[in-house]
Amino acid sequence: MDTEAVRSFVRAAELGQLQHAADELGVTQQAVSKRIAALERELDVRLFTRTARGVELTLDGQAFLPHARSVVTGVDRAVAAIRPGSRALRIDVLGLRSAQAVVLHDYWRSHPGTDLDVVTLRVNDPRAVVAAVQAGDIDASFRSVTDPATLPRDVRMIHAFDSPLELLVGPRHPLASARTLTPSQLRQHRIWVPGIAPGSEWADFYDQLATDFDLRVDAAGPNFGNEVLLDILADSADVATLVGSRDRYIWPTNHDLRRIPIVNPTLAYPLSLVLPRANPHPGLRAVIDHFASLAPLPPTTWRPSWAPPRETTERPRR
Amino acid sequence: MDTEAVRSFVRAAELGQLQHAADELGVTQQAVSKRIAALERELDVRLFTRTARGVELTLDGQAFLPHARSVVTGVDRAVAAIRPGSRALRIDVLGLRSAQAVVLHDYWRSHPGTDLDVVTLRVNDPRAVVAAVQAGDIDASFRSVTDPATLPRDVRMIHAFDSPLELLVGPRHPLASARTLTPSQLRQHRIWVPGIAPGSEWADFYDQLATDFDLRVDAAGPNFGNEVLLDILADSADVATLVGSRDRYIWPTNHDLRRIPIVNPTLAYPLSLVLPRANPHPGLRAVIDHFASLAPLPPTTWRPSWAPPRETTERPRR
DNA sequence: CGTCCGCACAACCGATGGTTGTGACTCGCC
DNA sequence: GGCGAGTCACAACCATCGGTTGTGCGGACG
Repeated sequence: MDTEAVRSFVRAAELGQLQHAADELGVTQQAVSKRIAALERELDVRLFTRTARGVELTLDGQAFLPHARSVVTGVDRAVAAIRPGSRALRIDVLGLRSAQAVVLHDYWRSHPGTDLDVVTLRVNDPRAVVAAVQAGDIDASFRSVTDPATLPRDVRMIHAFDSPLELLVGPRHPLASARTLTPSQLRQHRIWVPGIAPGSEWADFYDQLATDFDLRVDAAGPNFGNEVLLDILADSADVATLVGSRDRYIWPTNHDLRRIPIVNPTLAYPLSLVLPRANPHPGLRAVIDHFASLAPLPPTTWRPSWAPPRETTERPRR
Repeated sequence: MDTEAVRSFVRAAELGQLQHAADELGVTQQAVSKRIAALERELDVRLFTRTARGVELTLDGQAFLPHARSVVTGVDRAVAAIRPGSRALRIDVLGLRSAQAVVLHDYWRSHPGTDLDVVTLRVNDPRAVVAAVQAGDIDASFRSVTDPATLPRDVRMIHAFDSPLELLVGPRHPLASARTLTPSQLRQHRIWVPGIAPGSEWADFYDQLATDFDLRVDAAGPNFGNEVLLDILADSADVATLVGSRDRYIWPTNHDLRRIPIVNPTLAYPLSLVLPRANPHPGLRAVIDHFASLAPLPPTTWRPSWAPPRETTERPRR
């Protein structure tokens, strides 16, 4: 099916005349006629009844029209998503089920019509991420750069929002039935967070966490994928892991796992946003504002030493 | 843009190999390669990075993919909407802003994924509507047939739901500030309902209404369109009209018009559904069930004499 | 280092989709 | 009633497209 034919159909249906649609689309009336005829042949129905002063939708045509519109707008959105120059807002996240992506999805649902694309850079090197922001391949990234001194002058990093941690355990774990937990209650339990690259910001985060609260955080070992991790958690009576409260790596139905909030103090992983200093994408402003509207964490919340300062000045005072 | 190319892109992205996508789509690997290349040429971006063991999405490809999926599903839905034989549920309504269409829209929103098409037969003769139902052009129609004896044996008419009436007035009308009204309060006021064909069920409805409550209902005169009616109402200090509470012929912003519910008794127009007696469309059952779930009207509600009996037996007893 | 595997290019060819020119038809007006 | 002005459809023509088969290139892997 040719999307130009669909577009012609939509315009012809709206204008009631092939001629007018043809003028608008910059082709001859005959071309539109053939496009419609081709559509009708492909679909094996008549879409229009031809009259002496134009065309009128048949019942099939009426049924087809809204779907045709959705196809046309879908195509337009698709093109807008990648058109160099003025394209949709494109933000890099670590994974499509991460808290970052979940919050972006929330934003998108509360702002219908926003052309927002969430992508995942297939690189681990923070410098490559910065380069992608610099080059304009992406408009912003949630990857953190631990040493702000390494940032080029034309790229900046700001605090996005804090992601509070929860303990994720299987039903046989001794803490499985707790409603909330304090960090000190985790002391004697093994916490396994696989797939953390040594030297990364996450490794440092868990290092500080283990030191400050005297925890046994085992961040070594390869990551065999979430499925394997979840399987192990579900069966184990002594292994637990930490996840962001907004992460959606698991479904409620899987494995009978429990999420237990951690409080007094809340433990938060500070998520940052890397974006170009000059001419950021115009849609980015609203996304950052959306972060500010998320439920704030308690003032006692623990954060790692390198947590960027949160912006308190720009909060709207309604 | 060729939708088959888009489909190929989606499958190739999902499978990671052009070869597999080609096998699935029943074409050669080269054809898929050319389709993708054509897409890339048309969009002027690279969608895939070619590797030795397949293809991998570029950032642009990642951004494009969800939109491409939506185009493909849109095309599939469009085709399903009109495929002869097993096509989407198609229901005829009087107007796309009528209570009928509004309720169908509600149903559709609460049942995502339903292939439901709302169309408007361009005829006034009820016999033509019945013929369309008989022929299978539409699966059901909200048009009423006043004399059930004229219905062919293989078509039946059932009660759909009752549409309670509201008074629609401009700001200068003496009743404009009432929160609710009883029919007796309307007695001295002129009620104008233009565009009612003599002899139609609507004419009879307003006749009975005027008789039973001693009202001045002026159903004569041509209908110059809703815009004209609304303009007149907005300016007039003595003309009002009646609308269904679910009708959406007006926006809240237009003209500063007020909708005033009528109670003690509530006045209801009974909407019926004409459908084939044998083998109705399978999706119709759920729609009819949805009608039953609408908020019921008070038992004192007034209805015209020909109101079909409401089904009370089939209500689920949960 | 050779083999395998996957994608791209070339050559070919029928189908497609655009154009211009023309015909059939309806409506409205003289 | 006939004629003009409007519509859409059909015919002829032609460039391009989109499919095929055959082949080449290059990375991954044993």
